[in-house]
Amino acid sequence: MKRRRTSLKDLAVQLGVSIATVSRALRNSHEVSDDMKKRVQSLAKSLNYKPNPFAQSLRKEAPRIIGVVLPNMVTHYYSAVLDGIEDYATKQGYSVLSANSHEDHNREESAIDNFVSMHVEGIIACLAQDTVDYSHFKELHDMGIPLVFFARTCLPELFSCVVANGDVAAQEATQHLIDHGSKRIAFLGGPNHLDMVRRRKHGYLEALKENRIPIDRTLVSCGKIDYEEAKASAKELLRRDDRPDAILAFNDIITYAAFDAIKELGLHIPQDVAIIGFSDGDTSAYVTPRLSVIADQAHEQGQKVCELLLNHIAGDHKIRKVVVPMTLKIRESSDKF
Amino acid sequence: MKRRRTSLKDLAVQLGVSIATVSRALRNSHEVSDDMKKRVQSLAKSLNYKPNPFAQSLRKEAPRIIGVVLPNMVTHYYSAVLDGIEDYATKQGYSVLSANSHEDHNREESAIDNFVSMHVEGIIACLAQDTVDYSHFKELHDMGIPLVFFARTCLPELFSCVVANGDVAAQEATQHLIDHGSKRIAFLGGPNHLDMVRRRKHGYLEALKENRIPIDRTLVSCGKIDYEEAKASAKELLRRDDRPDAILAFNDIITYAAFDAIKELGLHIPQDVAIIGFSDGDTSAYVTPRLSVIADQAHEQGQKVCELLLNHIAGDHKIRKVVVPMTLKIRESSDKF
DNA sequence: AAAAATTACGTAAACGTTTACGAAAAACAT
DNA sequence: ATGTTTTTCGTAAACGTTTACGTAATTTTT
Repeated sequence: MKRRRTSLKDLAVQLGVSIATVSRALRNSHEVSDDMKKRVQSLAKSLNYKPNPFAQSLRKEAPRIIGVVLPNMVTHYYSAVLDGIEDYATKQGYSVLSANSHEDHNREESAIDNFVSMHVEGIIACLAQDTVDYSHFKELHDMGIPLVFFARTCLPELFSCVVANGDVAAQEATQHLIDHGSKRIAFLGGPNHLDMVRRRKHGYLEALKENRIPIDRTLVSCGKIDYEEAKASAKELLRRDDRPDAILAFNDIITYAAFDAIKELGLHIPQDVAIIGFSDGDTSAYVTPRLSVIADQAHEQGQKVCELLLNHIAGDHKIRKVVVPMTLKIRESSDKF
Repeated sequence: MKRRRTSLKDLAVQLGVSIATVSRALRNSHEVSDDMKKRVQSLAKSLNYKPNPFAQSLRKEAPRIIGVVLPNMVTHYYSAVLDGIEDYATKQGYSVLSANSHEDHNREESAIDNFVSMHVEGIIACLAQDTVDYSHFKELHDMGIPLVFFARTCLPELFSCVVANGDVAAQEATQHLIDHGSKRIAFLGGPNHLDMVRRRKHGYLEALKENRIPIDRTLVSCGKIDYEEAKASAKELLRRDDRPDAILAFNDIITYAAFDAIKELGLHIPQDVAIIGFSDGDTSAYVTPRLSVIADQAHEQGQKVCELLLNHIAGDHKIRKVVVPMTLKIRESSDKF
């Protein structure tokens, strides 16, 4: 029942040649005659020969596997990035191992550990929310294992990364809110140490400055990325006498939390308070009112980050920082006129 | 720079014993003295020894890797199932390779192929929409590679599977719609050959029968799972004079498509037409009106299917069919009173 | 025509494990 | 004291590849 896979030896025996010749013929070595190559390759095809990646990577470190660590797998953004990675990887003949850090530093570290012991050729990572110690990544660099970050990055002098231009997107979105009459715009962000948060906040602040709008630090809230927590702080903000008339929200979770908070307080979108969120799920277009969003092009980001990684694996040692554009999609939730 | 990993030989040399002894000591063999075990294990720990899984699986087929093929990775249901699988797998020391069939039979087949050549210990799959030829799965069975299906299944005599009790859930949901005054309930399904579709449709029809409501076949629409297509057929249904006053929708995509169609036609939910969808994304609770759903408990399904697979890998040969319950969450979109 | 280079293959070692087999020493039984 | 079992370790083969090295046979150069 349990039949063995065909190996080089099987081919060699059937053709009456040595294993080495078969191996070379399949790798198109110049050290084997064209006639022999044809015989070997045709037999290999008819016997459905597939090289054993374990034997291969026992010799040389090339199992054609990469690892991906995500802070979670359920959020649309991450699953879409993973989807993009997987697309590019399979196109290049790579397989992808995925792991979930659950936004936890320890689990992130053990996921990396596991990847190392799996001898992956490279790793793609998005930092867990509470990761502030980067030594496990530094070790990867010392071991010569290529790593590329996306979205949440660190150690920019050591690793390439792919980030969205959240700053200009945030600036555009804020400008749009201002153009549509908003005077007091709040920014609901995530953990302050994430540069993704800082970048977006920066764009938000820039827009305010350019329009000579005084900056009110109490309108900037940077907490954990957690639905209930975000909802609570949104409510707190909205209950104030000088409540904001617009909200720029850092991501899906926070956007919907704010969305929910606004409705529960009986306020109207966009009349009482406009809202634009960073998000890209399909559902943002189906909710009422339809949500204006800054779309992250997650799938493209995934493809790009995978491309970078595979280039590094192929020998490119130049550290690159790729910025992919985000696009502002104006819909009902921010359109007061 | 690129330092080598510590191997059994390294440990053996440092301790002045043979490789075999080291190997046995680490596997807690009775063939080695307790004293020696301690010495080996402590050195292994201090040198951060990790067995090379490639060398291991070159000897015996146990790289502790499983493969997962999904029809897509972006839909909440699938990413949540994958998340559940990943959770259970890592807890048991397994890594998971994921692949995306993109609902395409050929890509599904080559994903399986790749898994086989990767020597995965087992495979979890959810059929692509257009897969009707199951020979590639049969081959897996012949090769003795464990496989477990979820959601969309086939060859029930060969493989275990995890399915949701969509039939009773659909029946409950339909009953709820009837109880709330709906007379003409439409069912928007997916491809008819998927048993998941059939099961849910069956529950829907059962509820109608039980309530002696005549069955109108024109209210049952089973097409491709595609947003635009579903939206078009929903519109067509809703433009009729005898339009339905309630819709039971097969999944996320179709639910939101119908949701969108209803709104575009200027109809009101739930007054003009109530709607309940099979879905479990967070957003279903945030849209207006809040969507009544049949929640699939995707994460639990993922854990369960992984548990089944690992049991098979461990030697359990009994084919099992596990039915996990779905829960009806009534919210605004179906609550006419 | 002899010397040199090239072509086309085989041999064997290596990667890091696991394990059947063997063997010496210790413990036990008679 | 001898025979038997048990304990504890080493030797070596095997898994499927890749590749340095060797070596005939052929071709090219002088």
